[in-house]
Amino acid sequence: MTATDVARVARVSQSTVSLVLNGKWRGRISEQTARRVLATADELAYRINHAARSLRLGRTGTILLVVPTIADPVFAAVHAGAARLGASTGLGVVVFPLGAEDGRGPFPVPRQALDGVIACAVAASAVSQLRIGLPLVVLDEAPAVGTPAVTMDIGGGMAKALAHLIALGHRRILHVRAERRAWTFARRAEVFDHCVLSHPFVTATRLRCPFAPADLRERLLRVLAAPDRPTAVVCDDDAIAMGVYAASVALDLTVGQDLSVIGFNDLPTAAPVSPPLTSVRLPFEELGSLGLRTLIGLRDGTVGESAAQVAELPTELVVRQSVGPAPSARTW
Amino acid sequence: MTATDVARVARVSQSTVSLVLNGKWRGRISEQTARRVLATADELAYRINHAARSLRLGRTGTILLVVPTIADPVFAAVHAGAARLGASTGLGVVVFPLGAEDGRGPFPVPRQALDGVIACAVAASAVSQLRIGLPLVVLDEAPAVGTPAVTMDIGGGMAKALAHLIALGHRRILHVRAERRAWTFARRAEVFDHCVLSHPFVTATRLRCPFAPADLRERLLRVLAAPDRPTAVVCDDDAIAMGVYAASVALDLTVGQDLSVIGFNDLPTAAPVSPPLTSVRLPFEELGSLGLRTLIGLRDGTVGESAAQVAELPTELVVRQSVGPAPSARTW
DNA sequence: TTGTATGCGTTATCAG
DNA sequence: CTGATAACGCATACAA
Repeated sequence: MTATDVARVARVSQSTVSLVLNGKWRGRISEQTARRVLATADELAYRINHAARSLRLGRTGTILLVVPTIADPVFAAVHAGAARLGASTGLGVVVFPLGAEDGRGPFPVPRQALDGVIACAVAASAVSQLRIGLPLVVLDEAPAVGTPAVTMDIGGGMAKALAHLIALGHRRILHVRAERRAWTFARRAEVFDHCVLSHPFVTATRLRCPFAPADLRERLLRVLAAPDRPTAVVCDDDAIAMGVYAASVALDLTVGQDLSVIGFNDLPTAAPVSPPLTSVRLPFEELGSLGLRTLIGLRDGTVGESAAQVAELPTELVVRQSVGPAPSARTW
Repeated sequence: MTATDVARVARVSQSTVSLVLNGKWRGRISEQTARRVLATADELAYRINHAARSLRLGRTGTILLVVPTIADPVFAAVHAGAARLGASTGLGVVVFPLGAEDGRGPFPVPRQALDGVIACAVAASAVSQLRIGLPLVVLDEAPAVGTPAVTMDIGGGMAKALAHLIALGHRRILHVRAERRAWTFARRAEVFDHCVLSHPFVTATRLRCPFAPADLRERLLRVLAAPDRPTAVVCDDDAIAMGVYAASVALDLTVGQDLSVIGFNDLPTAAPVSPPLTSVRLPFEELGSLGLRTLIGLRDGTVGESAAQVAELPTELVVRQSVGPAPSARTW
């Protein structure tokens, strides 16, 4: 069971076992001895004791990724990015969902055997509960002083989306906002409002909707059936955009002609739809990997905690066929 | 930093510090000393070393829940159930998404500092990679010999759904199957086929669809527009049922009258729709908590591993307004 | 009421 | 090439 047991059975010292099992025996242990040790370990079904190893090494090789919820492809992408980088560094990335979407606590966050914590889209109030003496990086949140953070250029994405619509002649624009309280959505709203203000000829409509957009339908139908209905919609999330697609079908509006639709996220896992959705691509995988990279820098002292680095990843408007010129001439 | 440091500063022994910090000092340490220790620990910002504690105690207090993906409310519910029970037992439940939905490996599953592993909806081939000398419980999968498992009565649920439809006069029934390769979906298909065979007067149609049902639309429209179209649909998942709702709108079919729809899962997080969806309720939270309970029993030796206990949770058909009597008289 | 001593299983240093 | 030996930080039995 333990390395000592293996040593006794293989008739070597325990340090020899350690050397062999860690692959550090070349030139120090004879091939024959090494083989005997390996065989014995296998025979006894030896499993390393990670607690002992961590105690000795001073690190555990595990990072905790804290997210609001697990039922969202966004966080799957963030984890994938972090896990990919972690795999090449010998770090495992494990996920803990807070379960409460806007992050009021307290939460039974596991504190065990961690090398660091990455908090993604976790409200500042909950982040404070994650300060448990471990390196901490915050993703996709309003950067707080003293904590390294990685964000995405949400504002720039929204600005590009609106500029695209306005350039195509759209003057009545609807913003369907996620009801979830999070920095990323607040930022979309803020920049939408700001952009609209600087274009006085644009009429803006705002609609709040629960994240699963089924209930949205009625309200959407009402807004889109009006005579001076919006000719374009910006949605906080691609899933919401799917709700708009559904409403368009019901109203017999052709997306891309009668109604232009832009989403947010553009995750590759999104189902292909017709017409293909124009969307602001948010680099969630990079967010995850850069987050982990920052955390590693923090641990190794490459990045000073006091420096409170804040990185911002660029976003991009991916233009597809769900947006077309405004049907303004006919409507006005 | 360490308990020894605290002891030195507080001018007590390290064992006193340990006693006080673990709340085991009543009647052994004077109140005054205890207060001094607490104050010193606070002052020095003492953080326990979990690796050392785990080594000493022989357990870590962390359970790993392995799931195919994190982008699914189903696994959020399973985690919630396990985490709730864990919280009352001092166990933290942490999630690792395999990232490949049908579980081909190998995966960088973190092996560190774990007391046990729960594999939920993980293919048998991948489960074998999780046998790392730790207690293991399998959820929502075909039970393998020698491994305790908890499943849900998927077959019974499907049978009840079909019986309900048949009793209401439906004779042409469509089963929209998830394209994901998993035991739970295979079981639905198996029982659907079996039930249909035992009712020769029922005509069955089968449709496979990707999990995000957008692409499903065309195929659904074709099937539901035919003159001898199905009058009822059973969907492998409530999300798929939403796709059927959308198609119904496009075809001007009223759900619950022209077309009856039954889903699977009935998660409380699902958005309210109109008409409310009849669905086979799958008890995911209980699955998670019973899974953890089984794991704890395994660890404490209450449950023998050789016993290979298999528990099956009951399922229930929740009848709502999306199902009505077959419009057969008019259609035939 | 408090302190001393021990060992958990590992890695790493150093002497043979 | 191999084996003693010393930490790592903690919890606890036992001595004082």
